[in-house]
Amino acid sequence: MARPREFDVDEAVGKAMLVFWEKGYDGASLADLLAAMGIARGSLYKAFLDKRSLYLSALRHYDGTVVADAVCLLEDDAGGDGARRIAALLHTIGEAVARRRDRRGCFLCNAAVDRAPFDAEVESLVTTMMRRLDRAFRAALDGAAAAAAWDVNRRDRVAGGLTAAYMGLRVLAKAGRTPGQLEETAQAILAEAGLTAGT
Amino acid sequence: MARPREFDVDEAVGKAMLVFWEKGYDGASLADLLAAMGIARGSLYKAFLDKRSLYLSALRHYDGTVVADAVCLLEDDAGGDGARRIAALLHTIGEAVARRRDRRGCFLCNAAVDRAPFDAEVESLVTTMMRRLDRAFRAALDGAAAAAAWDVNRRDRVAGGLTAAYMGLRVLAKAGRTPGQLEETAQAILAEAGLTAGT
DNA sequence: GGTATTAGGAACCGATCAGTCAAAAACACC
DNA sequence: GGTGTTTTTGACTGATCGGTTCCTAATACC
Repeated sequence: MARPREFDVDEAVGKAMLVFWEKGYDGASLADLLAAMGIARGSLYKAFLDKRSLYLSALRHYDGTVVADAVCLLEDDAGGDGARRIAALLHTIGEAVARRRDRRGCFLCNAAVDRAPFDAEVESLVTTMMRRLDRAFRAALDGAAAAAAWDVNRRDRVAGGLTAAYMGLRVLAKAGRTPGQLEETAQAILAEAGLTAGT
Repeated sequence: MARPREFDVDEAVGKAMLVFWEKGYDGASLADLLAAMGIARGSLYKAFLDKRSLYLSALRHYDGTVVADAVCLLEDDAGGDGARRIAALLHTIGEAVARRRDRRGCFLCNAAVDRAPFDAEVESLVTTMMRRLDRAFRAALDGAAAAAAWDVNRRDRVAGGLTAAYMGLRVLAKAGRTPGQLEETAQAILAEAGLTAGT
């Protein structure tokens, strides 16, 4: 009984996510977003409340795709020993820079730095997503031979340290560290955590 | 032979730094900056080229004050054992959040995330400052009893890992982690690096 | 005190920003 | 095919953006 929407909302959110990811919240203008999404101004405001609302959708989309993949990589036994899985995730950071000159870093990390302090809803989302990462690291440790003898507390603490190190590596990547340097630092982090055996 | 400047340039840069630090590059409008610096629009453009140039000056000012203090804290033997000095620096992160609800994080880290990818000069500055931090961590390790037996390579690698962990902690702080959680993670990082003896 | 030179300040600039609106278009239902 | 409902579209809005201009004020030198 009405005209149907001509674009797929989820697909459009995915396109918008790429723009926010690359340019940040302020850096992404409506013109940029609309061009990437392939829709007109009015359509965006029909489907979403405003720019901020679209950003939140984009962040949730990142959670459901990229973060979900990372969590899957860490938790899936098929990836080998837990330490190997953690090494694989850290390796992807330098890999992204090396392969495609990808300097976007991690959208979650970017959001934490440039939006979370000013937007409670972004902060809440970011916190949730980081907790998910924490738990995934913990799961990987549970599947790591090198951590078999560790008690629960130590595993939790190391998982927290790995989340911090992961974010730190993302920052270094944006700061211009070369893939080689990033890989070296990733190895150092694994060694510090006592996880070199599984690599 | 001409009218003297009525404000102190360095002092004004310091005020501008605080604004950029808190709001980011895009978030800091000329109106914000001028209000904080207590000067008029024309005076700013007489003393600096443009907003970007002022930002670079602010970043260099951060290097000369805050980063210099951190480096001093890490390198100065008077701070006790090297591991203790590193613990002290990591402790300041949660402390800043606890004491003054300071959510600005680290200006260097913010610059790396939101400007470095788009501005080669910012990237270069950020890289230099992070190297300085690397070397300071290395110096602290040289003065740490727990690291006395480590060879040079291991010290360098651990120093790099600590820089990454430091940046990661700053990100977690902006993401809304409580001071207690930050302190816990800081302890975990020190433990992972094998530096708990000096704490 | 006259003059050259620079700082200060406010009005002003075009560009761009996020967001609105009304008319045209495309469908479902009858 | 007419009617009602929703989407699409692009022109439009007021605000704000960074940056410029031009006039006045204040100093140093002669």
